Amino acid sequence: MKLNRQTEILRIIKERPIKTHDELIYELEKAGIKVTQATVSRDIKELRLVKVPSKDGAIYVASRDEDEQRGVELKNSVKMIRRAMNNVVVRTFPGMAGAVAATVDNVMSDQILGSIAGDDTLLIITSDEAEAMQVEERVKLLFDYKGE
Amino acid sequence: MKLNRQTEILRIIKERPIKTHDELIYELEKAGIKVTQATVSRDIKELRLVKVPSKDGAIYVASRDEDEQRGVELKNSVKMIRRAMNNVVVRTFPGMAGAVAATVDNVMSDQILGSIAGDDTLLIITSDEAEAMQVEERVKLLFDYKGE
DNA sequence: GTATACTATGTATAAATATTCATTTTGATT
DNA sequence: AATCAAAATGAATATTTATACATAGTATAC
Repeated sequence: MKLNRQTEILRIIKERPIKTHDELIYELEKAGIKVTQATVSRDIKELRLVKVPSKDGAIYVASRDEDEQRGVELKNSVKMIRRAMNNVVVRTFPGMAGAVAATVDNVMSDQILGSIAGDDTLLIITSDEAEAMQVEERVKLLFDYKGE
Repeated sequence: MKLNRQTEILRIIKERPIKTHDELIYELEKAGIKVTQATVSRDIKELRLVKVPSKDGAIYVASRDEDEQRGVELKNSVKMIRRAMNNVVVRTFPGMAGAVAATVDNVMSDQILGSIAGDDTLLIITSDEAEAMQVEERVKLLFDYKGE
């Protein structure tokens, strides 16, 4: 499944320096996902990953895409992310829930039914448990969540 | 000579969407600079340009430095920037004031006494009017503010 | 159910980019 | 100026990435 794979790709490039599609294919395979270079190429395009050059080799990183960037900027606002049934609950530092909610709505509109933000708590509602798990994963990645 | 050429490359990619080395070679030639693809490849590496993919084609852009990057990324969150006495007021789209405040705090901590963010409004307090004017300018630049 | 469209994927290949190696240019030192 | 070292560059090539085309899967409408 595409979404799983792309989520995995985001995780991988965060974990270790990936220089080529082939390296990514190899890492995906270790995670039990087997695809060809063509598919990885398409995934990279869709995820808008960029290859940042440096003295020794270039590596793929998530593009400082507006929305992604917002997430990274807000990472210090997020305290905790948890899931229950089809819900994902995000606890933030006081006053930041609204900004986090705006970002989540924007980035994951396709996967969520809606979200409600208070002052320091954000509730995200998805269609089912599977979806919620995915969203939880994405939110964690987006906000660079280290907990658990 | 290398410096001229690389400066020209930065100018070119800012002016128009460059998708390939060959396109860049062509533009450089129009500017009276003749080089091969190998050299352009090396220049791109040294300048740390990145190729950002999208639905139709990928283009080269300068990977900007961290702080600038932050501001530019949040530019779409900022609606209005104004000043009164020693205060600068920034109006944002709903929920984004906190994120903008975090960036301003981070980048201009030396010039501001403090900032208070609501949901869509950010108040920046400086020591005096002169300082506020400076900060207003910096904020406008940082968030690529086009108004007024 | 079947037909129709749309999406995802693999294979093969084209296109684009990076690098090796040889050569030239540039700069510093004497 | 002559010499040496380092940097820059081009030509050829290797490597990497993107895509055209064919096929399979998935959903939707009838």
